[in-house]
Amino acid sequence: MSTQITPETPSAGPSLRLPKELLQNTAFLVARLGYGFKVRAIAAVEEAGFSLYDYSVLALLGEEARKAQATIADALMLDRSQLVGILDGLEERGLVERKRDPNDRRRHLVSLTADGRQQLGRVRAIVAEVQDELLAPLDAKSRETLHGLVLELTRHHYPGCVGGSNGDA
Amino acid sequence: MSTQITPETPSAGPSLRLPKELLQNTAFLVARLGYGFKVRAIAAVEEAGFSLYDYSVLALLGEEARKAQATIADALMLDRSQLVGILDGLEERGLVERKRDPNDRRRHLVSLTADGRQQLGRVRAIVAEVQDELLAPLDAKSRETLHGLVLELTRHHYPGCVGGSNGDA
DNA sequence: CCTTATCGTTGACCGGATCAACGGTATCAG
DNA sequence: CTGATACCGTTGATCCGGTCAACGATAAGG
Repeated sequence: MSTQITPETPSAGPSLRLPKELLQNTAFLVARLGYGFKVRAIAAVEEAGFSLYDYSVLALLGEEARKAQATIADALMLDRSQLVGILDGLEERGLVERKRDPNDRRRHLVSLTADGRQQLGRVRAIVAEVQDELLAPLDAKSRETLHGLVLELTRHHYPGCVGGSNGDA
Repeated sequence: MSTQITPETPSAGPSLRLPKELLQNTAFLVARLGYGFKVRAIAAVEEAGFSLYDYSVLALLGEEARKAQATIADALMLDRSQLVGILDGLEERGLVERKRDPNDRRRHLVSLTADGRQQLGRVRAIVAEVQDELLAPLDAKSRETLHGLVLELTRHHYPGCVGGSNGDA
């Protein structure tokens, strides 16, 4: 409703030309595509009643069962105070559980509930669909190439985020 | 006493694993890389006294001499009210000129000054350098491949933004 | 002439991100 | 054991940028 930035606005005038200077800039194109994807993903996921933060938290917990909030916040580059609200929402809906760590009673160990895991599946599917939409004009081979290149860049700029071994799809 | 407070330096790698689910998502990686690039570009450009908006406006005017503000705002996907402040800043520094359109006295025709064109060169170099930094781990061949793929995606999702011919570097 | 629409501009509004401060807890020195 | 210090999650205040509504000036059309 509020976001009219959607690129699917009908038959936009061809006078929207950007400077060639920017279109020749790979990084700019990457940023723009990434932003467009984010906008679409937000819209799609929100339609199912979630935020992208919700999704990333669920996805993180989907792999490593119990994590302290500080760990989650760090991994997702969130402020700890932000995470509180996100977890509150998820907990109220019964998708995650907060339990005090018996070893360190300051910590809250967060984990997925059964329902949470199921919902994760739903959101996962939505996000996958949006991704597919983004990559629509590319065939399987090209997609693999793109993923490889992008992964290499990620490895270089965010070492440690991606395991040294494969990240292949 | 020990200052072990760990700020998340965007350049230095936080060794915090993200969900594989996200790392396998090409679109997510693209978004993340794009965001990282944006952050770096903002920092680098700001150091020279500009914002990314400044740069994009200058770049746009660098190609098509005189444009009305509404046209600029549309091309850059900005709110017209936002553009006002940006142009105010540029005009105060003598980098752009606002002149009333004699054909339609509601419009302001914006154009680069000589100084503005020169400054554009400076900022251009800075942005190019940041881009090079982003693409550092890729050789020339891979960069070309990446650019081609990304350009294809852009063509598909933002038709009209890029001219029909090949925008190869 | 009067009405309606567009342009650039201003100012108010809103949401999200950032930061400081708090109670509760762990750790360590003495 | 006691006290000092640091960390955890939480709350609330603050700040900032983008969005939106309203305005004067101008244009176009009946």
